Amino acid sequence: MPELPEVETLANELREKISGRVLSKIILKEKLILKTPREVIEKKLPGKKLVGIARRGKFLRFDFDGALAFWIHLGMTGQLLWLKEQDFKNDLHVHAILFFEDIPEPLVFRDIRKFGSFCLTNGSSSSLPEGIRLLGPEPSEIKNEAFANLFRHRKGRIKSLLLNQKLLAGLGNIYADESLFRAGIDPRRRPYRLSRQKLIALHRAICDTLQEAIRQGGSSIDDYLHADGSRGSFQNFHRVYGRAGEPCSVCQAPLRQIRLAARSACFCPTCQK
DNA sequence: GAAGGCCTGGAA
DNA sequence: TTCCAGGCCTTC
Repeated sequence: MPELPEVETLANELREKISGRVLSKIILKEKLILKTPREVIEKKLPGKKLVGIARRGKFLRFDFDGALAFWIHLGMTGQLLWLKEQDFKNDLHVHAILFFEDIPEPLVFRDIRKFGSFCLTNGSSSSLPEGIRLLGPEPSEIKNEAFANLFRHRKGRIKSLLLNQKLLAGLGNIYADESLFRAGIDPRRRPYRLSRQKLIALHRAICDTLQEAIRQGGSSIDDYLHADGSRGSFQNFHRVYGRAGEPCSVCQAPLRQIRLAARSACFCPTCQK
């Protein structure tokens, strides 16, 4: 499940390897989800120089010459891997192949569940699809006060709100659960009833968790891999996510799993109030 | 704001 | 055989 730290890791690695290279060829298979017509992408991208790679929320953005931005969302199971032809030619889950000049192996987009998508935009913000244009702020780029204000009057469950990309960009199930644990907040709490102090503590916890996860190269649970095929290691440091029934690392009480808005939520009933 | 749908592989 | 995982979107 690529969330902010996983996409950030990928962006950093890819930038180092292919920034400044020319995209020589792109193959888009039939089942790939495209938010821009296939012909447009095939006509505009080849021959363009990649001038940079960035992350916005859970989106990866390839910036090309001529103010073209190529957006990749990995969905749940999307992967970007450097692979040799013989290693993917019979792979049914490969949906796109990108070739760069002077790079021997192509960059392959693999996605088992097909929740990932591609999109090509020009420089204007009006060309952005809503899913990108309406993204909330990056957690590390807002101040405590602004963060608290985002949630202050909200009546929904804090966990569900943290997953809302329009409010705050980049968190998914893993990092929402982990951050709430660190902040000592029960995922079912309603933010308008939380103190300002508590909201600020949550902001701190989110920033710390994300930063540590990036340092560990993200979490590799089911599908996430770095572009060279190696695994992240933050899964070894999860304190609640995927650990229902295990003892809490702080108080030894068994961790609980509940469902919140059709999503699982793991937490410690003793430490999180 | 809640719930269901898309999708597939793996577990129950 | 059914259910669950969860990115995001649509519908109620």
